[in-house]
Amino acid sequence: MPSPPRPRTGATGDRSAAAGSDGAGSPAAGRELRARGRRTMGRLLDAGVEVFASRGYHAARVDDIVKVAQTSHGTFYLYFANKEDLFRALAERVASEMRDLAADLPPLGDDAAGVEGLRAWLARFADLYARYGPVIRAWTEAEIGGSEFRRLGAGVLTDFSRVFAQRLIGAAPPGVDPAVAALAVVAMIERANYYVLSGQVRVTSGAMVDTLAAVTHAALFGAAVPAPTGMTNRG
Amino acid sequence: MPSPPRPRTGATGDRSAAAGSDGAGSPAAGRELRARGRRTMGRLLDAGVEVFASRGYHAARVDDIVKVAQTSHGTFYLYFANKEDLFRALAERVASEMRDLAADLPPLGDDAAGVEGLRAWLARFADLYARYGPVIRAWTEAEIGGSEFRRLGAGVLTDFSRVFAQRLIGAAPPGVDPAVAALAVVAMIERANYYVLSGQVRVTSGAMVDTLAAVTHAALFGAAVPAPTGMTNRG
Amino acid sequence: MPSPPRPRTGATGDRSAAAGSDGAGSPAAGRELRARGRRTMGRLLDAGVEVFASRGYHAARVDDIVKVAQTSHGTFYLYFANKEDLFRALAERVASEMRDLAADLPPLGDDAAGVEGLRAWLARFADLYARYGPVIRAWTEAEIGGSEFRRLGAGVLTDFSRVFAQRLIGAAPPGVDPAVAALAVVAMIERANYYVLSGQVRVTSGAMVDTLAAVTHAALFGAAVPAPTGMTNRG
Amino acid sequence: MPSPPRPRTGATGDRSAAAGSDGAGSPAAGRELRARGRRTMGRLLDAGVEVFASRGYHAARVDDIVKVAQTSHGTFYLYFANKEDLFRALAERVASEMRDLAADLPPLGDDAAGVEGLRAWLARFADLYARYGPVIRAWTEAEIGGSEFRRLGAGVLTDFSRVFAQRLIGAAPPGVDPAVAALAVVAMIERANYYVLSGQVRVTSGAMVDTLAAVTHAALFGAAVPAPTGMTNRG
DNA sequence: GATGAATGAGAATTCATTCAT
DNA sequence: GATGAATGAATTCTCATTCAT
Repeated sequence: MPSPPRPRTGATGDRSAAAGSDGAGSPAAGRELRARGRRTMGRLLDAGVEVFASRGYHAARVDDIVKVAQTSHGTFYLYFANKEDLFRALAERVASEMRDLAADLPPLGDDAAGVEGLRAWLARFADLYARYGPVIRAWTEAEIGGSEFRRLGAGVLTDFSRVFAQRLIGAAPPGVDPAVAALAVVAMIERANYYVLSGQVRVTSGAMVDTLAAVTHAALFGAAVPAPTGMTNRG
Repeated sequence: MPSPPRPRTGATGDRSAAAGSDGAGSPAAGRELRARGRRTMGRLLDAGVEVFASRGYHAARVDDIVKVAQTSHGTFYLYFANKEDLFRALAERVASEMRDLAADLPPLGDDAAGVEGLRAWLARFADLYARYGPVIRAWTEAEIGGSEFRRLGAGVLTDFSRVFAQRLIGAAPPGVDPAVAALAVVAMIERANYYVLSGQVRVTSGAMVDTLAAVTHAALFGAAVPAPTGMTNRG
Repeated sequence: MPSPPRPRTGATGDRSAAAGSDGAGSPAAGRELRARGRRTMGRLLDAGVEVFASRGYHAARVDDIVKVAQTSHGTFYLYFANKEDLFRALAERVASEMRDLAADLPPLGDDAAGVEGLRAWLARFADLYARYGPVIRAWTEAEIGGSEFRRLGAGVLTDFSRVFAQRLIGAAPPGVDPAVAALAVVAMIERANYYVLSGQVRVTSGAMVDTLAAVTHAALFGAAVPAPTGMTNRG
Repeated sequence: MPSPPRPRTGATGDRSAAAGSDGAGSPAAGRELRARGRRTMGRLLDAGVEVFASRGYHAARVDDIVKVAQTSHGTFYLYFANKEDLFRALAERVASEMRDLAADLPPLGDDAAGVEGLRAWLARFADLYARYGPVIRAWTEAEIGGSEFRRLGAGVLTDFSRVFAQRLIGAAPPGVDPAVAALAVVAMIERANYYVLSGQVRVTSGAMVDTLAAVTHAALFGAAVPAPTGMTNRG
């Protein structure tokens, strides 16, 4: 009878499944959840993603979340201490998946296989971003002021930077700090996905993934490798 | 190279000009402002930058702004219809300066002069970002939902992308759309500056500028050019 | 003949029916109200009548209404979008009752029965006015500017005028438009009741009813009929 | 060098002249006004009539009045202590003219000359109402609560009622109190003019005057007298 | 487990009135 | 005499959170 405190399900892949599993709300943390309770909590988490997406973190009202989740106001507080608590549950899940993804960055050799591996990895990143983008964006908002989310976000950022920095060691030209260059690459990947997702630019996710692979590779090895035939614009 | 004058001063310096011409708030739009009025309005705009910086757009209360500007609640509404109106005034000013900067992107030849020109330009970008970063960050927040700021932001983004795309034509490897690659580069530049400014990473602005120049150049011309001696880490 | 039940009771009596069907306030419009909710809403409506009576529409603060209804500020907005919304609910109820009353105007033959029928009807009008006078008075205030209430008020006025005009056809002397004469009669009835209710004049409601019956009859048939013995001054 | 305290110009007839003369605002009461000052004050009074007309008493802001009068906020308080003070000045002027008019009510014999005299008098009433209607309407609003205007209004009402009651003595049928009947007649005259002026009904002022004359005469003498040829619908 | 109702602190906004020039 | 600017008390309205059923 495991009472799961802060599960960290890991890279689940499927949202509905992930959300369905209990993402740890404070009030619910101690309690054991039956099937019905888990479903309600899942609905609330999913609703959170949706509402944070459309209104942003601060503008999101508990009322909105509750309406989307088709449940009552009171029920919300049965599972989460407040809006921040729900956000934390989401953020931790995202952070966890992000770190898992970071750990999976392939070797990135200076050959076609390397490019392809990078591209595949970027595609996974794009998927993750598409799924949790709203949370990630809200992150930036929530970060302001409060330090808890800031730390969590900085941790994820550091993880990504570190793995890229490792690939850059030796490859980066003299005078360029691999750590800083890695940071720049991560910045590019994150923000480019944001541009695509926010609909501010008219580019498909596939085209952006291909381009990010090419540019990142160029940044790493000093020479752009053309995308293999048939890979362009799958998005 | 002088380190960028910090927000307050910078904003104040521009303001008298800006407020006199474009960025006036709605209620003040119709009226002629005397010296005293212009000063008050300027204080409010500066206070806006400061408060948006520390609390973000949504969390910022008119009361905070008023306190920082050392004026009364009622006075605020003498110059701006509401918080959004003040933000609009700021955003328009930033957008305008951003576009001016975009128009100034140098030719970027594949030589030391090209890299140096790019680096100088990126330094200017970093300065601008340091001055108006809060507004730019808040932009992302304010964008959610409302379409007005979204359009303004998209316009600036498009301007930047366009100038970079022009430099990429011919240089970009086959299979990479210059427009998309330019977008990726802009994403990198913007977000990297954000990382630095938000204090999430321990990197100086100078180091980041140098790195961005190197990486961007590599992305453009397929080969990383080492940073000239003595240029690293000025920030 | 029983003296008219006084405002609070009357309004309360009607309310449960009214609130359940037509006059619901906007925010509550979509929701199903349980017993408790209906009671609270009723208290707010009654409080509205009372406060509009003592302070008039514009001077009435939501705070006053809430205090009288013995509920909280937030609760008010659970049931009504704002003061106007509550007023609308009341105005619609009044308009509806007014129109019902208009439809009930008896034939008014040129005999004692006719006068008596008219007097009874005027007594009902006076009762209605006593109960909802505050709302009716506020109506005039609220009318200014906004067209919604104006239309509602004009509709009621038209209804009353029409029924009186019908009674006047044939009876009105040549050269007098029955429609206009009817309007004059309605004006008299309305305003006279207002004078009585507002306490500006020292006349009982009963005396005014008798007089209005006599004068109206004279206007209709060209000859005043004396009030039957014992009918005068029941006020 | 007469410093005119509370002039009471009497039945001036022409608004611009009336408003131009100093209607006595508290702060200005003690001071002597030069030509310029009198003009400014006049503009403020006229603006008051206009604004009270369009927004009603309570909703009228000093700001509106000042804008219409094309003067500044500060100037207003040079002439009037506050909005109420300006309203008092207007109300007193209206009350004064009203009482003058009441005193002029002709004998009203039961013949053609009587009807014609009544009609002429009603036409004057209509003119007065057209000119000061806004003030009279606002009166009702302002009356609520405060007793000062109430008393003033009641006084005017009493004056009108008294003169009509005098004409009714002897004419009124047994069982009808002349004082009450007079009140009813006054109510009719006042409210009918309001209906016409507020635009709630599509009747010309002239038609209403004719009708009021006929109905009032019928109420007085128990028989409707046809309107003389050619008199109908002058408005 | 769930929910409708209630609450009240907090934020936005308005506007009469005062003041310095 | 006139005016632009400033002020802050008064009000409206929102929304996170608690409670009784």
